[in-house]
Amino acid sequence: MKKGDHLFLVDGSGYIFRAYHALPPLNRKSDGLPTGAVLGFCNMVWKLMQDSRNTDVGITPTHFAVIFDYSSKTFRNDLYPEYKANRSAPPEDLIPQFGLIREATRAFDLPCIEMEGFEADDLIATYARLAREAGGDATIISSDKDLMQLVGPSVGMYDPMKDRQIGVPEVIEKWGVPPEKMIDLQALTGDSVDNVPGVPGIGPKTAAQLLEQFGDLDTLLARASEIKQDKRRQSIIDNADKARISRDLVTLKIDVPVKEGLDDFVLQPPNGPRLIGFLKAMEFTTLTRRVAEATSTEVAEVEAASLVIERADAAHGPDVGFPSTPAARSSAAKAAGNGAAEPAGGPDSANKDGTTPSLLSALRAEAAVAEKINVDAYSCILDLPTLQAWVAEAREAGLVAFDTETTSLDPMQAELIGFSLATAPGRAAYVPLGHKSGRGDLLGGGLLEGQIPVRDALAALKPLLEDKSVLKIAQNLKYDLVVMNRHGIDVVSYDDTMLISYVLDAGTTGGHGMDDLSEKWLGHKTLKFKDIAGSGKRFVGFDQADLKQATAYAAEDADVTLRLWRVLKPRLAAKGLASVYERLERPLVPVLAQMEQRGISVDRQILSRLSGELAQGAGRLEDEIFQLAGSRFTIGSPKQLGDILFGRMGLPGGSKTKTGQWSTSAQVLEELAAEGHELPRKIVDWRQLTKLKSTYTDALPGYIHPETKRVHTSYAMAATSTGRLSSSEPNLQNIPIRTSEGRKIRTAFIADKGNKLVSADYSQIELRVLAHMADIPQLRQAFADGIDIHAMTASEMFSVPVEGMPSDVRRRAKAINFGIIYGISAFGLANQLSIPREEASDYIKRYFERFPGIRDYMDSTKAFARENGYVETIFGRRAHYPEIRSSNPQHRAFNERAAINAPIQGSAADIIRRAMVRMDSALAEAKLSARMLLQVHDELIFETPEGEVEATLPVVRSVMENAAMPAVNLAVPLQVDARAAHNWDEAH
DNA sequence: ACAGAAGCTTA
DNA sequence: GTAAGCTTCTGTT
Repeated sequence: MKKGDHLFLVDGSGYIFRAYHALPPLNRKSDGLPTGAVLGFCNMVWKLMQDSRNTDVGITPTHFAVIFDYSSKTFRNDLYPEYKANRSAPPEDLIPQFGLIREATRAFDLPCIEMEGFEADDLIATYARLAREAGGDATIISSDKDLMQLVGPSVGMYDPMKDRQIGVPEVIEKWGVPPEKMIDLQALTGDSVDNVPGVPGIGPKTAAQLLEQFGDLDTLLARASEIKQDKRRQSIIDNADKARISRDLVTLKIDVPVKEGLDDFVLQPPNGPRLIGFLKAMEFTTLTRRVAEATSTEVAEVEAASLVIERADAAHGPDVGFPSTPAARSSAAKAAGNGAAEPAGGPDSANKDGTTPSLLSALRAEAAVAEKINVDAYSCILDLPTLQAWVAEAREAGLVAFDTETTSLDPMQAELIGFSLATAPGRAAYVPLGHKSGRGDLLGGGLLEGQIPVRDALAALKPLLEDKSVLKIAQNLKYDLVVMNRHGIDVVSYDDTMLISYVLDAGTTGGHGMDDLSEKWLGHKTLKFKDIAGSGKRFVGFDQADLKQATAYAAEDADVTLRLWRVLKPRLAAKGLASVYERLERPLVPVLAQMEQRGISVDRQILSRLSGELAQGAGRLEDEIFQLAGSRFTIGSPKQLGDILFGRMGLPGGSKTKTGQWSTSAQVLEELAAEGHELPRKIVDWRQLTKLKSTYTDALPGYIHPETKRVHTSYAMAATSTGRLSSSEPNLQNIPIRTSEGRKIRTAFIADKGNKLVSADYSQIELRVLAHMADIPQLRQAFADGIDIHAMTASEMFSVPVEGMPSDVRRRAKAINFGIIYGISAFGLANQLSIPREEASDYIKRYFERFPGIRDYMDSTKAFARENGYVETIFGRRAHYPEIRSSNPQHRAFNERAAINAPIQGSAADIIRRAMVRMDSALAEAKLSARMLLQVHDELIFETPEGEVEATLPVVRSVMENAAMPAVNLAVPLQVDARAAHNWDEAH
């Protein structure tokens, strides 16, 4: 082996297990021999060996070997007898495949390497070292984290199932430490699968942070006393020996006395007949044909190889090689019945899109109006003068559809790959900027030649996007706005087809994504992103896409956006919805884009401390739960839990879920706990702790942006039926507050140094909106007087004076008030209050007697919805309920409740939208530098310099309290409570 | 690897 | 009883 040579080392054993679990089971047709993993293996190896067409890895191997584990017993068992002790036996239908895969390796003429006493990983480590020392490179075909310690400048990894390169940056991204520290990291975290102990309470996040702080494991153990957190320090001091043993266990041996040398691994051209003989015997028809073509072999002339199938565990019976479990048999039958070529799927899928013929014909009629779309007619712009000509053309036209292509759905992470423009239907172009050349080094190719330099292209584009006399049209503009903002470009004068569609059609079937809209309005099926850039394991990224295809896809997006705009924009005015779009949607786009870009500071230390506490609490509860249950089980499995509670322990079951399982919901468990059962209480507590840990303390740090060090959520403007926003990745609209434990998570949301967080929230905004809309005198009066609204309701209903009212009476009234907003039903109220349905029914009756205006409002809203198919907020936003006329009483009732709720929830959503749109200019006018960061439906969070807090609070309150005006003069005052503090918990 | 169910968090 | 999003487990591919 010499410089420039490249060794591929396939982790054969690792691949067998992954292929077995990831791929559908497959059985040889003639006798049912399980062969799924074998086929996966053969496909993968064949792909890797095909040098000239090997675009996946981007490198050509000169040397190739497949490495296997020899037996489960290795030198590590002498170090630590429990090593890999809790491994269970492999599945029955996998056993015969071990031998077949070795057989396959030989059929490929590849060295099949294994050695007694050593794991495959040690052999891989040794050969990787030998290749490096010989001046060559090595690529390990595996995704096992145990091998990541080997990654370096001349050693890479490649995950064939996800089609992903793993180099130094990927290791750092995944584990937070460079490859050379992986050993220390694994020594600390341990590995439950392999029974490597590690240090209890230390997970990957903590381990990475400790290694960052102390450098390496030895230093950490020597200076453990300096660790601030009491529990963590103690655990590390107490378990130093375990950490050292773990390190020995995870350290791969790079000096195994191997028998074969690298020269034995030189890759030979495939021996067609031998390989085909094996593939034929396996009955892999497609692969056989492919190999025959590539090696110019005549399939018919090759005889299928005769194979000796290794026996599965003899104790399981004589019919070795056949699937003997019922599940395996049925999948064998399925495979045989369907045939290999025919995809599964029944004839019933024809009806799945829910399209009725009448709707379809209407859509076709529309489509006929639209001109045909030809995706091969677009231009690909590769020089500056042409781009400048397109910019001039857009100026001339006064409008241009615009779209960006990037590397990520998250605009804060996305790198610009190109952009497209359209100036008239069918006239669209794509400007590639960051496409990579297919081939290159391990980490992907270099920049494709012939593209306009990003700086030049953006310099040409910037004046166009910032020109207020040219209308920019985009689909989901907020995304492109964030991307362009990050390149110093500010887009003004724009329309957003997604938002126009949302205003027109919120709640109708079908989403507001471009693919849906194109089909609905243009009758045109767009190219799919995944067909250009791949998806799942075949994802390669848009920057790897072929330029011709990329042009067709990207320019089509701009073309379709422009055509959609021409269809949709006029409809706004026609339906009287222009002001909803112009006041509540369009101006919010840059506001949200800024909030997303600002992000909020989250204190890692606080979260990691909480995470440790939660782990301890959950661990203790787990022990107690197992004690009480009398056995160990997966507490998180409702199925297993139900079996224990209602089966083995014989507790009375409450309700059932729709799949017929006993429900183990918190409500059921609370009831059992109230009857004095110990276990359900502990389950509820355990669930609380593990929920907080997994959803919040463990997940949030992963969202901290590497550069800004802040958390940037993403707001969806067109996701809800009512006009509310939604927040995702991460969802910052469901951060805990109800319990004191959960609340602690809010203390991790903090203001930057010298700043405070301001939280301002509307008090009872939905009830106030209801009081206005339904015009209820008592409610209006109570809000005008600032009286406790739930107490007032209770007083009216139960004739109890507000003074000295029992808390339970108020609680019931509060539940009823909420119920009204949700379109109350006796069933729901009974559930909420745990009272008989008759009693709930009686409450509702009394409520309507005292507040007849509410019943009138509900009835008229239902009637309006049935008549028109939609309901409206006080600002004219529509929410559609096309199924409110359903003949299914349950379904209809559900739609009625939703229709009653939508104007209330939606009006409140509109009000806070109006406040948000006005907020920035109001703050600027008052010369305040407060920055709006978050919205949580009825609350806004700001970050503001400490010195400006007092001046900021009244401005924020005033904007929010007056947000409905002048469009609507509410009959009820809005009240906003605002507070400032260092963290979100104290500010709220 | 992926989808659906169950469960839990918020307003 | 309204509106959302995320995690875990489980069965299927």
